[in-house]
Amino acid sequence: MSDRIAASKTADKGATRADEVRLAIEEDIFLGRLRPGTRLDEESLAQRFSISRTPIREAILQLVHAGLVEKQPRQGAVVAPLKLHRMVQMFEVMSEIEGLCARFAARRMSEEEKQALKRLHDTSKAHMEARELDAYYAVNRSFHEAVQAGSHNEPLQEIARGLFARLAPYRRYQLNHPNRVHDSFTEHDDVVEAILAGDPEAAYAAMRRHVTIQIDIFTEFVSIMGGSEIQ
Amino acid sequence: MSDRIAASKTADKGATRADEVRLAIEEDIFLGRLRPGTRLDEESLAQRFSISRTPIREAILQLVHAGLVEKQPRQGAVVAPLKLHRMVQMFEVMSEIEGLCARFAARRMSEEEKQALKRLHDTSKAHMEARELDAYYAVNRSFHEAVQAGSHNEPLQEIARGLFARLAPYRRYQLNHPNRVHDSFTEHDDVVEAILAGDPEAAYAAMRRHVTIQIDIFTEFVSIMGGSEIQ
DNA sequence: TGTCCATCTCTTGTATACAGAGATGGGGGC
DNA sequence: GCCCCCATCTCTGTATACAAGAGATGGACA
Repeated sequence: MSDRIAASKTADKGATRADEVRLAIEEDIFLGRLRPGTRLDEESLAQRFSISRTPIREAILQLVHAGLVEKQPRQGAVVAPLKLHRMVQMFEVMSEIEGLCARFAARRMSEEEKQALKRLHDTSKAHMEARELDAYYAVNRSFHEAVQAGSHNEPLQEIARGLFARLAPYRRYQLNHPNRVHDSFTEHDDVVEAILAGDPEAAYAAMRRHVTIQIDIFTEFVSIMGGSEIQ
Repeated sequence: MSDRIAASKTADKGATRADEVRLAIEEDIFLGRLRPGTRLDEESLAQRFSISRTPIREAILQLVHAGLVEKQPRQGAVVAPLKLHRMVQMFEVMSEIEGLCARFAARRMSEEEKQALKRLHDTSKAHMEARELDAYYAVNRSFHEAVQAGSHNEPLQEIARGLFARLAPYRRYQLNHPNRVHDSFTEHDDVVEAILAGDPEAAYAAMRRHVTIQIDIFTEFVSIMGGSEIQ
């Protein structure tokens, strides 16, 4: 495999090997190269990154605490499989958290931030019209991050990021839903409008609705796929 | 010091040394034996618990990800000192999260859970009247945990627990505020009433108010103490 | 006397070695 | 033929040894 860690382009000023490994594995999970349920063997990871098990263990521990990996003492670590009911609970929280971000954002975003959000939104419109799914997905993420940052509340952002990271491997599926991209854009539209108008409660409601709709699509998706545990 | 880990009474079925150390340090921080800003030296901790540095490092990493400890590569770990503005932000989130818990709890608590909550509340009343501050503080924690559990949403509970843990070392101060215990009880009263009545919005509002008041007391406390960083 | 640089020490980061808990597979008993 | 038990083996948890960076300290020079 030879994934020499040098590949990591993040500013690794002072970063340790463990951090680099964590980022690499995180990315693997995020992009679906490591599916939920996959076992993380310390020895083979050590070989893959050409380092010892010690930093690998540290990286895994960090992932465990981020919720991306599950670990039982003496039984190793696996990429966290998400039980359906738990996933629904997470979306439930996510909708409230993102709603909260939007509410704060409506009150606190500077004029510059608002304009940047508007530009992002316009960009996503272009991607939607061009039917560029991957690009839309990427901008969509930036959009949500912009709103989260607009809350000007760091702990809240951390919570939102954490939930987003844990749901990301699944979130992607929904874009296959008929008309989802278009609907998603329309929902974003409501959010942007409310935030630009500085209307906290409208922003809250719009964002909450946007995320809640995703729950419905998921449960639908899962009920078609069957099975209560998504791998 | 000789803190032989055996002291930990938690069901350590399968728990590792690292877990035990984490719990011990967590408790130290929680109870104020380790003040924010204190340096966590791996070697001395290893000696204190009579184990090697490896599990100590793992424990510290876990604490870092819980937010209780801060760590910079090659510069060691310190018990996280909280900047004032960040603490206020955390309380801001906490009030929403706990409000959310209360809202869900009002809808979802079983009759047994409601009665248990009522009993807890009655116990705290006794402690208030007997002026037993420490006991009141302990029951207060249980009260909040009961409401969180009543939300029947595990990710939400985790978030709430995380915030609570990070704020706990500071939360304690407020009980010195004149009449705080009595007021706190009255606020709890509103929460209990709303939950028992199954009124989600009232429960949300009452809990949110309860936690918000704590923010005011904190900012007051801090403005008296001076300094933007509380050690 | 103050400042800057080199060295030294102390602490953290990483590697490796060892020990023990679970998993696994084969053999024996029913 | 099937199931249970035990030996073995693999992988995790812990200990210890080594490397390397950051800060401290002391001396030399301005």
